[in-house]
Amino acid sequence: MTFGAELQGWYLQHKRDLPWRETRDAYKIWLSEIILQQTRVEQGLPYYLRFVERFETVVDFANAEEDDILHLWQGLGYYSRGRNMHKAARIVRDEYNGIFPVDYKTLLKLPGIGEYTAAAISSFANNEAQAVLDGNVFRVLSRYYGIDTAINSTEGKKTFTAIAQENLDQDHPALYNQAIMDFGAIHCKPKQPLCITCMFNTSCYAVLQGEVDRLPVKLKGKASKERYFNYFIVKDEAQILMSKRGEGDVWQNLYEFPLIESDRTLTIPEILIDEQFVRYFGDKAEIKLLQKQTKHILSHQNIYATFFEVRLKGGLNQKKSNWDYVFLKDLDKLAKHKLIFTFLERSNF
DNA sequence: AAGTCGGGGCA
DNA sequence: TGCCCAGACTT
Repeated sequence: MTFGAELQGWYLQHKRDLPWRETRDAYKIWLSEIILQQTRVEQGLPYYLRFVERFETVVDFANAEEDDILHLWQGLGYYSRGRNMHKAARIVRDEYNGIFPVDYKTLLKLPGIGEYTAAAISSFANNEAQAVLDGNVFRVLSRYYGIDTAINSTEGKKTFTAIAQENLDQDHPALYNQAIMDFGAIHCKPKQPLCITCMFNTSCYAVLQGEVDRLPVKLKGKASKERYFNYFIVKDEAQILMSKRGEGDVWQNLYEFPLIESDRTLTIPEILIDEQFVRYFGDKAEIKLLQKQTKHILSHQNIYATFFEVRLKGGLNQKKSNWDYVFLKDLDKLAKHKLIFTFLERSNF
């Protein structure tokens, strides 16, 4: 049996039942694929169900506001996916007559759709012969063929793309793609892969050479940065001051409290004479610690966040353009990042 | 070619 | 802790 035939045989016996496998609607497949980028199936599944429930078609999706999309996306991370989906949906609505494209080349032009996602949608929705190459496929091919070129290097991507495409079952692209990904996720796992019961354990290079734990090879990235966020809760009657984050940093377009970033932990006396603090709140404001410093870990930065309540003496000294007073009862409607909504859950707002 | 963008699960 | 997850985009 060929490599692809073995995989498909395994898949028919072991495949997971997932809702986006029940449809050939390119819109729903697109939803699932974007949600699942760098995201485990168990984590993305509830989001997928909420999105298809809320937006039945890509035109419904396009007619929503970006804030609505980000609000539904809240907590899933990598929020540019949500922003790009909104742009892509409007392109499909306005330039493709609301018909979601299914061919690889057209899909690749849409924002948020790269080579993997274009291959996934075009094969699943239209059986186009494009091989997917995601983390699972990298791992399976790397181990089976014993390729130790780094999977996150330019050369590695080129090499693995070629091998993936050579192995694709041209007659059953959708089935083959699903099979190799599920095999990587369930059987040829990163840690403790099931080599003992694997149908490839007499042909897999990594098993034969005892290199399963060494493959695939990946280049290490840069070390994480340390950042210190001082958040300020400013209430006025039934309202609270909120700020929308801008471009060029994490959590773009999400809401949070007014923030002063520092390069180290600040004490309350230090904050009270901080230049930015005085500019925002004046030199007579008082502050009280609401939540002591907590560590929030992102892929490439560690954020140490502290929350303070501010008592203004006579209104805001300076109001930034991205600041707005929001009624507490409307706070749920804003799209917020994890640091903020966890704080809100813990406190009594 | 390297850096940036989240959040969670697991050993 | 470090690594990984149905990657894409920017610099």
